[in-house]
Amino acid sequence: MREKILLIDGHSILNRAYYGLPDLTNSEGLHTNAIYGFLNILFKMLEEEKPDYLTVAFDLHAPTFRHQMYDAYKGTRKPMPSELREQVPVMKDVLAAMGVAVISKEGYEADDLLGTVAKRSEAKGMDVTVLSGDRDLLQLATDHICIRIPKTKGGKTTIEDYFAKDVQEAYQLSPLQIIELKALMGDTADNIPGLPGVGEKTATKLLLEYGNVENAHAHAEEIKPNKAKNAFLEHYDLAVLSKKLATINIDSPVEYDWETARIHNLFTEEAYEFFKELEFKNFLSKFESTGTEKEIPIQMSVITDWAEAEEVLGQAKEKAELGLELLEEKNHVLGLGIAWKEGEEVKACCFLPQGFMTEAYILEKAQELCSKTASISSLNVKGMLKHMELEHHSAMFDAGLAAYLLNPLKSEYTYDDIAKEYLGEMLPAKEDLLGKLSYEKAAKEQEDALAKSICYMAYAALCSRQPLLKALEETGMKSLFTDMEMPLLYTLSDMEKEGILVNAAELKTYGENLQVRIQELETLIWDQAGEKFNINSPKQLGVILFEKLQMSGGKKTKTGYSTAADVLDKLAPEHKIVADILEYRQLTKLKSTYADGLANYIDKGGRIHSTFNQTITATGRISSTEPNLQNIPIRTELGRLLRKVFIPKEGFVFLDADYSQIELRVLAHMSGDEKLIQAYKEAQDIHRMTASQVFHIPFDEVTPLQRRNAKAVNFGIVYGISSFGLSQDLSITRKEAAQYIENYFETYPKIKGFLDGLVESAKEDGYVATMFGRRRPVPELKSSNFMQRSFGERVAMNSPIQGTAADIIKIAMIRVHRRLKEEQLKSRLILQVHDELLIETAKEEVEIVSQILEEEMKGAADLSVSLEIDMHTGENWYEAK
DNA sequence: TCAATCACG
DNA sequence: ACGTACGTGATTGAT
Repeated sequence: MREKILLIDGHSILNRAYYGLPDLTNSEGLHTNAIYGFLNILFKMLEEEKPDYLTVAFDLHAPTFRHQMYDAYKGTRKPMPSELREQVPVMKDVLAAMGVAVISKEGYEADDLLGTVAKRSEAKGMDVTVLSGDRDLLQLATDHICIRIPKTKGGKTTIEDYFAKDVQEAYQLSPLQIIELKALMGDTADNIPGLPGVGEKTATKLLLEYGNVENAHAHAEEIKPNKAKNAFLEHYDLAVLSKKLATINIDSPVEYDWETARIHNLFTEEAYEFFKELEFKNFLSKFESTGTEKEIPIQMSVITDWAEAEEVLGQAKEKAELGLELLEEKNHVLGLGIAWKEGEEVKACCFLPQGFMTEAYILEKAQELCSKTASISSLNVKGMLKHMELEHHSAMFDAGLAAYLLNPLKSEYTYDDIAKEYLGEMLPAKEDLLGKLSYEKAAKEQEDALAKSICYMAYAALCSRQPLLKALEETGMKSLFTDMEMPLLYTLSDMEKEGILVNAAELKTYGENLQVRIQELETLIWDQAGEKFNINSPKQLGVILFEKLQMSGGKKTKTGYSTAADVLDKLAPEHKIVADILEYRQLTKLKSTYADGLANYIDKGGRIHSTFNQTITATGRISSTEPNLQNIPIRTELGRLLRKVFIPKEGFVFLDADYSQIELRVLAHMSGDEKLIQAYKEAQDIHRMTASQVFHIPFDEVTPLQRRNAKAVNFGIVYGISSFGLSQDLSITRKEAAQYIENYFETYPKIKGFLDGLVESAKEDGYVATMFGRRRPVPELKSSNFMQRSFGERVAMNSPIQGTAADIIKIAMIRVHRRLKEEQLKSRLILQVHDELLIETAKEEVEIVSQILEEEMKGAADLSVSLEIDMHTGENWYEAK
């Protein structure tokens, strides 16, 4: 049997992978998509071809013999983006770790090395496969040399195979004639000139007729299309040069030893470490059979009978430190994992509700363990709080929360990620154990796998505690964790449990009233459009507006016409239909998201319990889901009316307090700008004051328009100002906007220095921080893409401000919550909306709670400007604002 | 599953 | 020159 060798064009495949795959980074911010794609295709090829030898060729930076022939060769090629360039050395390291032979030679391109080795291997009687994205290589094809070219079509990668006969079939030319083809056509990518006016069609025709460039030249006078003939006569020298450039040197002076290229075991321990580092979980399974997977010192068991349960619980009770994971969904317990250390080993066990082991039993035991154990680590303490009372808060450690503070940019904080990052261990992830099954389904169908993953959770929570605390210590976020995020967790839990009372009947009426008008508008719109269509479909709507009704404007998004509100606003004067569509949009939004949407969340007691997420935002804010109660309408009167359905329970009123311009005050403090600080001390109306100072007008003479402009500038500053953004917001020219900004910076001289300093420090350190030390990494600043980098700059300016405001209200929440409890009041904190707290207040407690809010909100931070709040009471949320 | 849209601070 | 405000979540239609 013939031996087989696989040869790969390294840069070509990396390039394809880089541009073909979405952006991908590991936790250290290293881009990995090209490496991932390369390995993916490599493994696929190895499986298909089962070669005996493998070699990857890379180009070097040094000029090649082609440059000596032709100065401009590859001269106009776009430089590699830094996101790709940084992956090249890593790729080489990974290949080295897998023991893959890599060749490159100064003065030669990868093509030449591949061609040379291919021909030599063929001469030795081997079958050769060359993998490249470059069609130049087709010239190498023979009966034993196959060129394989990956192609991406609609997200799927297929590989085209070319033996000599396939080239003949596809191009009507022999492999060697591919060189002639290039000589005639040129190659824009490599900056090889072709004959002007000669494309693939003409070139092929000429070659079919004359065979090669030289012979065609000999018969130049006969050449048919006159254009081609003249091109040929005038630029023959070009074609000759191009031919030389396009010819792969199959006799490069490269030393090649097949033995070093022989494939042994690619899945070495060294490679395993790399894959772990790069977070290529999919590939790690390839190592299992080789026995290189690091053993996790863990003993797992599933508890099924009573004796076992008592025995295990008896052991656990003795421990000072436990990992405890209560897996719960939709108010049901799916399992309890317990982990503890025993010498060098960790024991983990799992309780699944079944038989005698009821959910109540499990909860009771968990509760008991919590009250007896000095230190308990979990990935989801808030989930546990939903089902039990935890007395001594200080024992609890939430690993997810810690991991969030250390890197708030992740979308989730799973046990396998935490174990990888803080323990250096690769645990099988949920998907590895359960596939796409939900936990709920797994509880019925895949008990063992579910138990395993619950054990891993308890294990990871237990063991990551110390490393996480150490990391928090090192980053100066220990206090943020201990004194802010952990205590807040209990506050949020109580808010979730409390919920908010909703007048379901009134909500229903509200929805029905909307529906009446929606139907009217629908008919009206269809009449004006002259046909029925789905008004909710931006695509169909675009066709109606911009094609059928011929309205001006047109394209904007990638997929077609934009029909967003700001576009429609500008179109409103052109046709009455536009106003109707805008109203229709508003009403259907209110109906589907709020009227109908909220109704689905009302519980038996008439209350809605939102979830407040503590580990979602990049800046430190909390978020609200299922339902989102942080985006209840207020900006339009019709929407605002919805707030009348949110009501306090019998004997209570709402007390609502919101910070007045907290972010701008934070900016004044953090920047230390005396003029802005002074402005806050003097003026009630900061926007008016800003207008007066920036536009040099007496305070009393500021017009409403000037005030509005100043307000927009204030917002813009907080968002990470740009003249374009401001000009859009105010419908003014960019120049005017730039002038506003310049005036602003002149008026408040320290602001600019402060914002620039933030960007500088972000570039230097890779992150920015709030007053309380909360960090946000800004990896975008390293991007080679202008847009991404600019985004990073705005983020660097905004995050410390938004984040500090978030920190402040978190402190206020904890303190308000604590005082309501300590003073044994009936009133409860029920909502937070970023700068606003809503308290369901017992009527007789209004005064004391107002006092508490005043003290704790204003006193949450000591800034060089005062923190002010606006407070209102009401019989519903509408009235209380 | 993604893109577009729009609700909030 | 590039194309933009910062931070979220839910619903809808299209793929």
